[in-house]
Amino acid sequence: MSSKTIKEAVTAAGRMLGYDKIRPHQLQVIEAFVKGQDVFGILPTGYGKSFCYASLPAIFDQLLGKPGTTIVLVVSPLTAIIKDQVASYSSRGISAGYYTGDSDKQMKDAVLRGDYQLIYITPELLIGSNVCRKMLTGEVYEQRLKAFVVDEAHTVKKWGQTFRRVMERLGEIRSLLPPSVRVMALTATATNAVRCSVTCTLRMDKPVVVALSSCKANLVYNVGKYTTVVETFKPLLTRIRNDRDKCPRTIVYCQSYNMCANIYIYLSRGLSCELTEPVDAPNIAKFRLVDMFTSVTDQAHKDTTISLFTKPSQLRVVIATVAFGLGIDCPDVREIIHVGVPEDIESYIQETGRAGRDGKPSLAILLKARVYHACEEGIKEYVDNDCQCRRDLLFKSMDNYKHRQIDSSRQCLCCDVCALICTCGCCSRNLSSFVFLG
DNA sequence: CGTACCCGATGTGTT
Repeated sequence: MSSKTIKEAVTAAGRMLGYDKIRPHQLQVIEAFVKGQDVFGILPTGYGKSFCYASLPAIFDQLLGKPGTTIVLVVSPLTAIIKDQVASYSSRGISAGYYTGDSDKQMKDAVLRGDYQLIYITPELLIGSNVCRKMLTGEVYEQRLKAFVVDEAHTVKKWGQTFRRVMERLGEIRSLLPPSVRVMALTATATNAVRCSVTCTLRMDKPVVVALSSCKANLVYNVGKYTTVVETFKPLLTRIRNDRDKCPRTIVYCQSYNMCANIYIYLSRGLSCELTEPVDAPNIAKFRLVDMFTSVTDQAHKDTTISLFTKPSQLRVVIATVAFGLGIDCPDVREIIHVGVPEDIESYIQETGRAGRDGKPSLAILLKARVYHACEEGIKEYVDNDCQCRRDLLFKSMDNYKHRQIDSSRQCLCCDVCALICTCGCCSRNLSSFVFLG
């Protein structure tokens, strides 16, 4: 199969899905995969990762000359993401469905019959359901399944080794499928070590690695101290009071429910009837300037909060645990504040990467708290460091990172350590627009 | 510390 024909098929699939330009790394992933290799893709959020697999039904259909036959199976760890993707691709004319605890019998039967070409499934059902195993070894899938995709592949290690052990068993699927069905693993953030671990767990065979660094030049990294709720968050309270729904969008990540609640209570009591915009509006999510998001937040409120924060709305500040994580894609988050040290470098990169999606200067500040939770050595080194570039420390173990070469007159826009040698003469002016540095 | 899924038990409200 020539590269030219593959490229044509990719372009045609792109047109079908509403992408006019295929990006070089998307093409690399797809091309290697279609040529019969396993592929590990590390592409930053917003790059168009999902096109790498959503295009496959159309591409294989074309190359094999059998329209409407190719089936692509995608394992994804979150049902919320699955539903979003299925809705999004269905609306663009792709035959997409899901097999999860939420799918009704009708949809499950359709999946089993092979009615959909793009199928999302949870790890639990893929591994645990006998019906599902029979489906994979049955005649329909034996002939038509062309791709096995694992999305958010870093969770295979992160979660598989702790609270979602079945994710560590996803490699079993390989033995049920013909060897010609290749595996594609995709994520936005993985260290070399995590990539190797996941490669092994999924029984991938010498995968082609396509990696783009998720390092963003518009993020300024900073480390500070957390003292008390009042002392730390008074500037934010003042800013919300003054700027109201023009206050920069901010996520405050906490390491516990209690810390979330304390900060939320401080801000909501401090604002009182000004918590809502307009002032004195009913105290419900859609009017709030500040809200809170943890795993015990009920599902309807979670959905509302994500939707408000993802679109233009009054909501400026979300106080959250890591539950406010995968699937949050908001263009204009200006500041990510961590109260306490996150679990590891990759989590920190992923969480801070939610700021500055629009390319505008944004701040990631980590406030060291007195209590250290269980966290990896690398992130401890990061917070205790006071002489190396923070960006270098974060990204040195990731694929494709090159030190950010910027002239010494703009170092204050890299991190607080680099700022020490900055000669721009206007550091404080550059940085004072940020609430937590102002 | 806190991250999710699934499924069956129990309860609530509608035809």
